[in-house]
Amino acid sequence: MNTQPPLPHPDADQITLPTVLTALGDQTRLAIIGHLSRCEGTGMTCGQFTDLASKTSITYHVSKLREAGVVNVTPEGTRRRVTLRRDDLDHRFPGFLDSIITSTRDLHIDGFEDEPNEPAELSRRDP
Amino acid sequence: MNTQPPLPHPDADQITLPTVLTALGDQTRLAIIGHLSRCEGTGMTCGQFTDLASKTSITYHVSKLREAGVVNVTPEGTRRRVTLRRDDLDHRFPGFLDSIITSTRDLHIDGFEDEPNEPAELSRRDP
DNA sequence: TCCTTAGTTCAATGATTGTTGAACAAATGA
DNA sequence: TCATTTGTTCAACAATCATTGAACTAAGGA
Repeated sequence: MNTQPPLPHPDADQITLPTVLTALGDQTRLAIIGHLSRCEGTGMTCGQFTDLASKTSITYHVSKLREAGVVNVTPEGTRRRVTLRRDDLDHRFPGFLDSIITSTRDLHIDGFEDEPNEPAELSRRDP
Repeated sequence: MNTQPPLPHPDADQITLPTVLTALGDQTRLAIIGHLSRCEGTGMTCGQFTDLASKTSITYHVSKLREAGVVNVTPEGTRRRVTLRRDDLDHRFPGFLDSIITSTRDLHIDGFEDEPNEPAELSRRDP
């Protein structure tokens, strides 16, 4: 039903380069971006990052990314859907995000990576 | 006569994205890069950055940039010539440096530039 | 209704930052 | 030789960072 209060996000024109760079200058957060870049349509939930750090830490890092304007976070039931702010970032800093993603891929800074390809599916509450 | 011991720099292949991003995630260091981008041929000396911060601070920030592999620093007499490691960065992270420089320019994050513009809202101790 | 899932809040903690000032060193120039 | 220029080192400090564990809330499913 999505009747949840939205979380605060900076407007596109309030996103600043130093803040974005600071947000990305961290292993864990860069890994989150790497994950997200493979699910640009759907996004991911916080729970899908718990291989990178503890639940509490993920909350912290995702907030940092949200406050910097790098990701969008929207409540969905008990979950938070996290997506890259691709358009805003491309508009503000042309070429930047792609160069980051490409480099992150090449260097596989990522958490795991070619992990038999979890098909981006959410919920997995198997029997 | 340049018989000075060189300062330690990482090899091109030792430059990592998180480190570079951390190095650039700072107002002062981003401003240094902005300055340097306008003198890519010659480079600049530390003394030319003292409008951005104190001498001691500049030493600190330039070291950060050097250790991250963003700039090259070579002693010349009593001075240090600082240059962007353009080729190494372009090779490692294609498009990255240019996107940073372009964005830094557009947003004039820079130190001074078109003077008449007080840096946003810093102190206003008028007479 | 009760239980589970998904995530947040909070206080505590140790580590890392960025700044300062005083003292220093090394090359240059008079 | 002596002073100046240019930059470094060091200890100290406040501020911010990233992590932890315990307690918590809110939504959904049985």
